[in-house]
Amino acid sequence: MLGAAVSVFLSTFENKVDRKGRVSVPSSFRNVLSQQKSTGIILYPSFKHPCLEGSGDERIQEIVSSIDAIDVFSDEAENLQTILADAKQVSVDSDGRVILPQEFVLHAGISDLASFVGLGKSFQIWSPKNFSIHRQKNRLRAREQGATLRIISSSSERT
Amino acid sequence: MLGAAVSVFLSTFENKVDRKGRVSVPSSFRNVLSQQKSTGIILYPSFKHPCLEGSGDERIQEIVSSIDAIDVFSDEAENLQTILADAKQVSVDSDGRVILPQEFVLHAGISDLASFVGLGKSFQIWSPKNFSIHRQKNRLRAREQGATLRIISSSSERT
DNA sequence: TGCAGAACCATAAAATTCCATATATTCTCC
DNA sequence: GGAGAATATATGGAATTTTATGGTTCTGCA
Repeated sequence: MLGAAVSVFLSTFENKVDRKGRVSVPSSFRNVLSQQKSTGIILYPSFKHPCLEGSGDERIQEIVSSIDAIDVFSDEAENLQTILADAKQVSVDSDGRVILPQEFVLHAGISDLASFVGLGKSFQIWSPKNFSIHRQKNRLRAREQGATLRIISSSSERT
Repeated sequence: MLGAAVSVFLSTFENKVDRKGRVSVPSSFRNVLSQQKSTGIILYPSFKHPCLEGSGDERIQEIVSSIDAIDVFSDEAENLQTILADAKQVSVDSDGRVILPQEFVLHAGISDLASFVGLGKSFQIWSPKNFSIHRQKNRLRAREQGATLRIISSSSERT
């Protein structure tokens, strides 16, 4: 294993989906998960993009807590409850693979390749084609808005 | 080791990239990293230039924290997530080398030589050719604008 | 009985570790 | 101050281990 990698989901990996819907979870992602003591992965369809959101299963606890913390009848609460309703837990087999549920594969437009995209505390799963479009858009915007400058300014107030 | 190394990335070094994409990290840079207790190096393609941005891996924590601090669904958050999605952590082997990922080599137009350029708290990796063009442009502009560098009192941010 | 999911095996490709060497650079003792 | 030893750096190559991935078998359950 790589020397004590940072424990966040990082980088993008494109893996094959076989006939049975199996796909390898990138090994660095598995390391993050095991560090979180996650027994599996929580997946749910994104409502903003044609992709899947994924995380260790502690994330669900956070969502549940969030719901409790806000107005039960608010839109936000309903959004979060929708996540819970749509989410599925998938288990990682001994070879480091998961089976992507059929509905999810459809929602994300995945066929024989899946891109795992690290976003820090969570990750996304895309069809490579959709992702490259999305990525291009984001990079352009990030460039215009000067994303890196923000980081620097926020990091100066370190504790 | 060189005399009493400063703890910032400084100066420019040109090293060879071998067939497997391996390249030695300049030893003075390694010193800075180990002083930061970085187990590896974080690399991501620059938005603005055909080069790679590099830093110790605590930078990732900063980005993740920044994301946490803002609305998860905002453009701003997605900009930062783009960096995470594009970033890779590369480990420094026992001989002080890293492997430059294939996509990164392409983005930076690197073939068999890589220039490590110290920028203080971070550094860049360029193909020597692109870097010399870049430096020339910068010098010209600096002269035209009569660049007076405002030096912020650094005593306030470090003990 | 047939099917979906789980557990097993096998293998090729890729990444990581280990070893060897050449070239500087610093140190030490005379 | 200088010859030679010891150290550090950069670089090339080989050996070993991980990953990703395809296939097969087993098992419970409808």
